[in-house]
Amino acid sequence: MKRGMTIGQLARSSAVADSAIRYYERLGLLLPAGRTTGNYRTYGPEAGDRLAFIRSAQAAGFELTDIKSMLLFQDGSVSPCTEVRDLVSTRLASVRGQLGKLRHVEHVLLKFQRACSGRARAGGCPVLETLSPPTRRRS
Amino acid sequence: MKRGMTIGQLARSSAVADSAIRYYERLGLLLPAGRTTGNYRTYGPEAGDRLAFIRSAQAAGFELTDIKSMLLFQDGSVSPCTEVRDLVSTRLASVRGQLGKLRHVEHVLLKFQRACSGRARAGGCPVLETLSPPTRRRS
DNA sequence: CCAAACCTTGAAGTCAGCTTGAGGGACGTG
DNA sequence: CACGTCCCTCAAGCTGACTTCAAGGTTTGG
Repeated sequence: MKRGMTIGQLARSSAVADSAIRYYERLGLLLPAGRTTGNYRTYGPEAGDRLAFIRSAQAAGFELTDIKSMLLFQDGSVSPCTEVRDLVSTRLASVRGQLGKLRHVEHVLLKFQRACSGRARAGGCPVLETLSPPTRRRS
Repeated sequence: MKRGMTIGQLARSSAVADSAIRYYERLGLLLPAGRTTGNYRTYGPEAGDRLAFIRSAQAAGFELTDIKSMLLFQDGSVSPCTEVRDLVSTRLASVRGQLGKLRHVEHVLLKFQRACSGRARAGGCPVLETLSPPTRRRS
């Protein structure tokens, strides 16, 4: 007993595509799975946990390389908090950079929406006008 | 007179790589440039405006395909405000989706940072623990 | 016993927005 | 004329996270 899941069962139970699971294994995020006599991968329930970890970490904005490092730390049962802390602050900085840009973008788009709404406009589209650089004075 | 710029001059004056300019031309965002007898592209100042438009629109979160549409509208001197408005709201929705995700990510990372800071921890790294799913009870 | 459903591998394709490379003309200066 | 710098085209490569494909082998239900 304790036969373990096939990759398809794991895929369904964890909502991670089987192709993605094999991909993670290739990348080294998952340890090589056990095999049946027919060369099928078998997984115990901890495999689901690992996938959950990966998905959480992705949801936290980490890239797979970062996640791999974290999993290695975890596996090694050493806890190099310093390294993880570095990963966290690097990621936080990058996320904040993106947030800043996106917030700006949101404002710009809102302006467009306001400019564009209301009565049908006589002249050109205000959005296009806003995006165009100020008209050069022909010298 | 009015010789026009080479692609290198345009690249420098607009801070857009020459390879990117050629790429935009291939994609149809820039009309085919004029050519010298030696087959060099020549650009008038309006080319810089167009590049500025592209960069602004990119900064507003639009993809090159959207930008191409807008430029076509502009070129056609028709102003299909409706279409542009659709582009704007689609883009706004997508930007807001990304913003929501990123804000969540920021919070998560901040929690990590707080959990990780302070005194050296005895046990495992709190970040790794947070990312791990709750320990399964072995049944 | 056979077909359907599942699994295996490795290689290649996808998306966006470019960049880089190879192999070659064109232009300006000494 | 030679040299260096600029330009040309076309094709391929890059990043990240996967998916898809081809060509099989395995397992399960009837």
